[in-house]
Amino acid sequence: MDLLHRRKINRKNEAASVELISLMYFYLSPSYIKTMFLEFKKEVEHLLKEALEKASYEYKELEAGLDLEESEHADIASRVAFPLARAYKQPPKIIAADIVNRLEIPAENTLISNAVAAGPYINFYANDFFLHKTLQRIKERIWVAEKKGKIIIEHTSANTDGPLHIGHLRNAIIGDVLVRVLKRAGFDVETHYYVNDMGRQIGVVVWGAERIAFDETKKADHAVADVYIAANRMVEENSDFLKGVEELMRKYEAGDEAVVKRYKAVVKKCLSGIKASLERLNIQHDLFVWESEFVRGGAVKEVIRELKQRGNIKFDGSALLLKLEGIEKELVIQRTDGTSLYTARDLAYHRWKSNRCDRVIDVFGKDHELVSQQLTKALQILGVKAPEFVIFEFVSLPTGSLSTRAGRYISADELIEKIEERAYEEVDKRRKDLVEDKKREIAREVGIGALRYDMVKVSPDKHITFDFKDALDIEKKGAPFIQYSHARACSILRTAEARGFSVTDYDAPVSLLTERSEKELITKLSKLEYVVEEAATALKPHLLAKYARELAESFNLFYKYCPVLNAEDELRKPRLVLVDAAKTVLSDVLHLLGAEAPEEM
RNA sequence: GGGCUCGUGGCUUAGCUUGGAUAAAGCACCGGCCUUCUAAGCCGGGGAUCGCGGGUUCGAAUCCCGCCGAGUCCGCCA
Repeated sequence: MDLLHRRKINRKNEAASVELISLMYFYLSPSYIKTMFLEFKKEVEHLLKEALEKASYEYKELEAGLDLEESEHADIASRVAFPLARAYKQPPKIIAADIVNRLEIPAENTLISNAVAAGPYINFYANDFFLHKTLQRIKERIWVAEKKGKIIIEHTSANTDGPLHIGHLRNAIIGDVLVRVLKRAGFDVETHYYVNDMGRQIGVVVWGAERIAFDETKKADHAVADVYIAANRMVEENSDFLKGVEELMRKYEAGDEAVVKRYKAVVKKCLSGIKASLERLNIQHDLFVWESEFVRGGAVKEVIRELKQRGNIKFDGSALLLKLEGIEKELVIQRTDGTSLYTARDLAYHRWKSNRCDRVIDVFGKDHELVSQQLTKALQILGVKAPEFVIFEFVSLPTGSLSTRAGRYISADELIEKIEERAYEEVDKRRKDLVEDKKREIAREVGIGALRYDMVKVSPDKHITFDFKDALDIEKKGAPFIQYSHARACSILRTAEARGFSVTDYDAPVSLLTERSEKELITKLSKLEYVVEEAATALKPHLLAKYARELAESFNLFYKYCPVLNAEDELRKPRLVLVDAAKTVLSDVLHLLGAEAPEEM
C-alpha cells in the first residue's frame, strides 16, 4: 500500500532524479529506518557482509560482529580485520586490503562514496546522495517511524516539606530530558510526581502548622520549610510532641476528615511552590499521584494480602516482614501498630502504574538503590513486571551533604534567581541595543539553559559537588554556546530573507557543498535521531548533551569558513539550505534538553 | 564490617556496556584572529605514569583479582 502510494507520488515527479533514486533506495531498505546515519550504517554492514562472504571469511562466528564504529578518520570504520586476523592467522592489514578489494559499491542507489583500507581499518565515506537525503529528511521533519508503546516515568517526587533544592534539581532535570528524549524516540510518555503525603516529615509540618503561622510574604514552599525546620526542632526536644505527630499520622491514615483537610492544605501549599519552580525550569508533570490514595482505596491492603499468600512472610509480633531472595534484610511491609509503610504503598503504586503502560521508569537517587532492588523482587512475587531505574549519584555542597531538616541546602529558586541575574549581566554587556524586556527574556532563556545543561551533561553515576561559581560561569561551552550557534543561524536566515533570497529551496544542488566543514556539519545533522535512539535505549540523557555541543562546534566551524550571504548565487542556495537545516536541528536538540532556542542573543 | 557507585592534565568532565588509529573536550594559563552573515566565536601552544599493584591479551583508560581514597545504603524513616 505504502509502496504504491509512494510510486504515485513518484510518477508526478520524475524530473527530480535524485528523489527517484531516493525512493528506489527506500524499497531496498529492509525496513523503514528513520535516521539517515543508521541507514548509512546498515548499508555499510550489508556491503561488508557481501565482501566477507566473497572472501570466504566466516564473520558470523565473530563475537563483535562487524565491529563498526564512528571514527574521526571516516564516517564509519570497521575493525573487523582484527578478529579475522586471529582466526585466519594473517596480518590484519592484509585482510583489510583483501576485503576492500572485494567490496562492490553499487553504481547508484547507494549512500556510500568509497571505502579505503587504512592499515587494519576499513574506512567508509558517505556520498552526496547521503548529504542530500539528510537535508531532505530534516526539511520534511520525518523522524518518528513507529509507535513504541507507553512509558510511565516518575521523577522529582520531592517530599512536600520545603522547596526543591539542587539535589532534587538533578533528579528533575535528568528525568525531564529523558521524558523529552523518549517522546522523540516514539514512545507515548506519561510523567508522574509521586506525592509522599503520609511520611513523618509531613506529619511534622502539619503538626507545626497548628502552632506556627506560615509567613505569607514568602513563596509557599519556603514558608512550609520554615515551619518544618522549627517544628522539627520542637519535636526533637520534647517526646510528647512526637506523640502528637504520630497521632496525626494515624488519624490521617484512618481518614479522619478534619485531619485530612489540614494535611491536604499543607501539602497543596507546598506543592504549589514546587510547581512554580518546576515551571520556571520548563518541567511539567502530567500527574501528581498522592500515596495516600493507595491506602484509602484499599490497594495497599490488597498488596499485603497477596504477599502474605505468595511471599515468604515472617511475623514479628503484629509487624510483617517479607523475605526477599538475594537480599539480606527482610523488608518490613507493615508496622506493629498495623499502619502502613512506604514500602507497601510504593508496591501498590507500582502495580497500578504497571497496569497502565508497557514500561515503568523511575528516576531515583543513589540512596534509593536498595529500595529499588527490593521493589523489583517484591513486585516479582506479585507478578508485576519490573520497573527500570535511572539511579543518579548525590549532589553535595563544599560544606557537606544536603539536608532540608538542618536547613543546609541551596534552593532551586535561589539558584535560578542568581543564574538569571548573571545571564542578564552578559546580555546587557553585549546588547545595549535591545529593550529591557527583550534582554530579560534572553537572560531567562540563557540562564535556565545553562543551568539545565550543567546538570544533564554529567553522567548520572557521577557524584557532584555543587559549586556556585562554576554553575554561574555562563561563558563556558554549555547551553549558551549551543544557543549562540542557533542565534547565528537565525541571523543569517533573517538577513537572507530581507534580501529576498529563498532559504528553503531544498532542491538546490548539495553537490556544491564540498568544503570539509560543510560535509562534517551535514554528517553531524544526520546523527540526531541516532543519538536520541541511543540515549533513549540506554537511558543516558548526557549523551544528548554531548551531541548538542558537538553539533554547535560543527556549525561554528562552518560559519567561520563558509560565507553564506556573500557566496556566489549558485553556492549561496545550498548553503542557505544547510543553515536552515542546522537551525532546525539545533533548535530541536535545545528543546530536547529543555532549553529555549532564542533567535537572537 | 557487607552491598553498590565513582577515582582520567591544576580544576570539571567525555570515552569504559561491545579492548584496537596520536586518550577527547571545557575552565584556568600563554600567543594569534573583528573593513565579510552576532568575537557568548575561531586558530595555535604548554600541561595526563587514565588512583595504586598484579593478571588476561598480539594489544588494556576499557575485561578480571587485590589494595587505597571518596560517596551512598544496610530503620516498624521516606
